Amino acid sequence: MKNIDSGITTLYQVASRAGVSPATVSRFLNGTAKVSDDKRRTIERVIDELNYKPNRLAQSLKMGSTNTIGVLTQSLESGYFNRAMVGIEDAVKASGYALLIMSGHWHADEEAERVELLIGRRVDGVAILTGNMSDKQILDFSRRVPIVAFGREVQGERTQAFCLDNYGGACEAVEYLISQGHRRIAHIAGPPDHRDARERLAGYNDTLAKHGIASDPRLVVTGDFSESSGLLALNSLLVANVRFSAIFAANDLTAYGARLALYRRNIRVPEDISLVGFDDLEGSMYTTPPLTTVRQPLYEVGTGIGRRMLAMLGHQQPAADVPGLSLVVRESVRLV
Amino acid sequence: MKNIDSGITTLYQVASRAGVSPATVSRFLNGTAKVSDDKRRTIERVIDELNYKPNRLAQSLKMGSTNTIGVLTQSLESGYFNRAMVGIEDAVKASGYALLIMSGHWHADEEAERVELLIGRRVDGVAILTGNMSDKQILDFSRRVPIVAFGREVQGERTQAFCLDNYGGACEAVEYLISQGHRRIAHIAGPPDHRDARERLAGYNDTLAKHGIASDPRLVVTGDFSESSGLLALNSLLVANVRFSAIFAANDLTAYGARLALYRRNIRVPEDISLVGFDDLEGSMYTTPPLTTVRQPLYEVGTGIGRRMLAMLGHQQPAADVPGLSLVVRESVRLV
DNA sequence: ATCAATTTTGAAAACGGTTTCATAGTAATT
DNA sequence: AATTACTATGAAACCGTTTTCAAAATTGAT
Repeated sequence: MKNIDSGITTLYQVASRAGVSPATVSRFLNGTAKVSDDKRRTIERVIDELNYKPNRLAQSLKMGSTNTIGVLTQSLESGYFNRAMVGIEDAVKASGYALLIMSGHWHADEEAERVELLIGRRVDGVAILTGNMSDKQILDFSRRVPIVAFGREVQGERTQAFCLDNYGGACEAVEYLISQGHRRIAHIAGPPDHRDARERLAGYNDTLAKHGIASDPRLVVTGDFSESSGLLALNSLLVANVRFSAIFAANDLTAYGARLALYRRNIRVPEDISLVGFDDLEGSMYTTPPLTTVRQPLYEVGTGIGRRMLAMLGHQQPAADVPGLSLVVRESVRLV
Repeated sequence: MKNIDSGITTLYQVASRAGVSPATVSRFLNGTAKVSDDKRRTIERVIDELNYKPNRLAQSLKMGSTNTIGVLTQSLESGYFNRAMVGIEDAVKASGYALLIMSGHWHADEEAERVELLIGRRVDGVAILTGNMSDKQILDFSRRVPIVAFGREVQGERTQAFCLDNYGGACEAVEYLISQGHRRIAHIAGPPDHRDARERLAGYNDTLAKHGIASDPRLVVTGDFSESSGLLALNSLLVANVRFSAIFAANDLTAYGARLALYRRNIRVPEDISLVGFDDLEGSMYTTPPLTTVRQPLYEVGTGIGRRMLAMLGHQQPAADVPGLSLVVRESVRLV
């Protein structure tokens, strides 16, 4: 005998109480076939009485799809990634997908392990937000599950990826600084093993060169994208006693740290030193002064990821174009 | 015929290739019974060859538990909630649980809908981070799934909840301000329908009263916990032309907004006006000046939630005590 | 050797749904 | 009225595991 009373109502219980077969109830629920009016009514009533809710697990097992998209982020706490996350969620919610989120903490092994877990839970697709896994690993995974990755360049049969133009964004930032009359521009770089960081550094260097400004190696000091590293970096810059009138920070967090270092020494922004960041985090509108920075359209990145994923999963989808980076001018840069 | 080739390897395939029954393979995998050495070896080999990974869905269906904890947060973007989230994750990860996160956006109906979805996906438990659902709704849900809630007071057979002492925290903040010589203290309150906001307001009022400071209704203006509302609130305070030397903001975000409003008018912090916040978000250490604020031990709240949940799910767990609120003194308050 | 006690193993049922396939019932056609 | 063409329904198989139950194999004791 199947499915006697077990606390939670099952389709069988509904069926037997309504005096029909499970098949009929299933058909009614999914609209896969017409069921006669009287039966339909009793079924509806019984479902209501018993407060029946289908077991998604059983459905998934049978149908071979969980209506879940796995997301590999790097940190649950990152305002950067989480903005993209809500984009993803908004994009896929209407299609009934839920997100299973795991974080890899920028560690290739951990990332692979998490993706393995996601696949073990039979997610229908995996969204990867940057990270340190190798392209090969991603391609390997993509034989088991469709993947869309952001901040990566890998392409494959079941792998889509796209990046934003970090190089161009950095160029734009430095261009702007130069247009405001700055010539001695420091750069607090991100971790050298980070693709985006390298591109931003390259943009910085090339733009200086383009304007015939000799690059001074003492002006670039490398951080790790964190506030504290920005603070440290700026301190070392300051004690080195090398002149500069502006700072281009590899990201907003670093800029915040730099800002504090300046505050500590009573150096005003932008009157004494100009500052531009990268990312345009939520908070950057409310720093003092509000931070001029390169905006990453993270929400749109998220919806872009979501839409590409839906398309891969066979849903009709409008094209998923993601806008580019753009400088948002606020008040942390001064015209010299 | 069952489970012929379908891309992903199943237990049956392993079994038949190893020349044993599925039962034996299962027993080997779970260690539920001894299997002879030679069979064990072939099974191991075949599993390796076929790169077999058990289907968690099937396991869950059979075992009646998904090893997943549903989390109802209010916003995927909130630094506040997400700090707790990593606490939860850290606490339950070792026991093999994953988190299924959904957000309710402070809307009771949406929250209920999300919890319904979580239950539909048969999560083993649901963690609720504050929100606007009624206690009754929570208790109703708890008949279907164990619940632990933060920022709520509901208790029940399968419902645990705990709060932090927002009232006490607010008292401490205002006490401190008074101890520094401030008498005219403004308060930017949170939304009146928000429990925490009300408690903080009460703490503010009572502490003033306790020190014989007449409360001036013009000094409290209500916001909604957002930066922009802090900015607005302070502007209205400023145009009202009422004197005050310090501001107690209902949360850090509001304080950031207030800070910017002051900056706009060239009012210095803390020289001209002192400012204290509530929450101690990540960023508060890097505002200018670094913000004096009431620290919420959100990470520990998260581990507390996680541990309580594990305990409810029958895991041996160390006691899950969560530390209280504490004032962290930084540089945004001046001794007058 | 024989028999009892113990291990190791496999067949089959179950978890809660969906779907194929066959059948009973109805409606349409001649 | 008899034959044909649909429609609505149910029985049973299946998704990929775990587990019960009983049989088979092994071990130990006599």
